Amino acid sequence: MSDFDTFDLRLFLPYLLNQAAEQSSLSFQDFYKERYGMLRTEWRVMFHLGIFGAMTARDIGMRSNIHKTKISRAVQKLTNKRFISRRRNADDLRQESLQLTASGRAAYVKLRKKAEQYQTDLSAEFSAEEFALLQNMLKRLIAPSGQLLPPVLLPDSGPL
Amino acid sequence: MSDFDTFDLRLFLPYLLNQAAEQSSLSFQDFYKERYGMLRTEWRVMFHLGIFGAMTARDIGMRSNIHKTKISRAVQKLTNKRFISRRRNADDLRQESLQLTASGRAAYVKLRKKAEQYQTDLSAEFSAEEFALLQNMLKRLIAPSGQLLPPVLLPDSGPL
DNA sequence: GTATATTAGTTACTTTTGTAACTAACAAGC
DNA sequence: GCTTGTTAGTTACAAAAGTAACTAATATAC
Repeated sequence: MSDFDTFDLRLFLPYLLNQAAEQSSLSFQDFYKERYGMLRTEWRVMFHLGIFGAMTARDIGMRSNIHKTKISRAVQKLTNKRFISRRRNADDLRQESLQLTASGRAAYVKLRKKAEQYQTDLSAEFSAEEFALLQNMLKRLIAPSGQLLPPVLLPDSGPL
Repeated sequence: MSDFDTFDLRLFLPYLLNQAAEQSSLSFQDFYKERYGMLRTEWRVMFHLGIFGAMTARDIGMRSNIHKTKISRAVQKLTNKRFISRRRNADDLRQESLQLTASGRAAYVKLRKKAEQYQTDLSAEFSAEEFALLQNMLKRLIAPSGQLLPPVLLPDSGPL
């Protein structure tokens, strides 16, 4: 008990990150859960398709670190809800190209607006510089030096 | 499609937080999972008892935002592993005071060292100022203005 | 060509979590 | 006192997530 030190577990980064992540995710969940009956993974899949356009389950997994079984189940549910459509890739029949349907895109656009508003609320407590730095630091934590994802060509229409 | 805007969902804070949290938690999990067969919630309960000394399940729940059923199950498992002991509170028979056993404390001390090392590794990419600011911002996100927890008297022996 | 290894995605099975209902103890109103 | 409401913690049941094994397609080695 004599090896007292100054390390404060209450500031342990995984702990802080978990609490912050849990809290912000749960609050935002209200939007996609109640209105569209989506689960978190479903929203995340939508979000990728909305940003990047058509991609395969594999692509989503590489970008998001969501496990392929979770993606597979989310894709099934989203397909049932007619929010996404799937098309076998003729060049490689194992792959399926996933894409938002019209109603999927409509939901995505609405949720994206909510997300923007939500983030504005979250950021209210910080200066613009602080908030940008927070985002930057989190990105650095996620992609430890070197392990960067290949750059992506966004669809011509831009993020929306 | 004409309502293009500059909001980049890839920088959406709940998303960044989740990815960072998931990644850091999964890496750290190796220590308590393989060596002590603990689950994340179990480690978190240990961690609270290690920092704050004896407390009830309710206290842990208030500080951590872990749901009481999760805490209840973690407490059972930790009791089976003889890492914590429970004692009914004579003043209020509904409550149980939880406390680390000797072997629980030994495990806690070791894990705490690992945590410190792990955090040192994580912080390597940042300047000391940046890292402190990151911790500070996460704390602010977790305790939105006003909703502050009551201060705690740490046991005399300090954090260890 | 054929045999072997790898990859995309799904499914079956198990473990963990979430939700709600429950028990037992306490508190407040009367 | 007694009734009603609340709280600490547990349990039962349902939903979700993790793991491993699987199918079908492609790539590689020979």
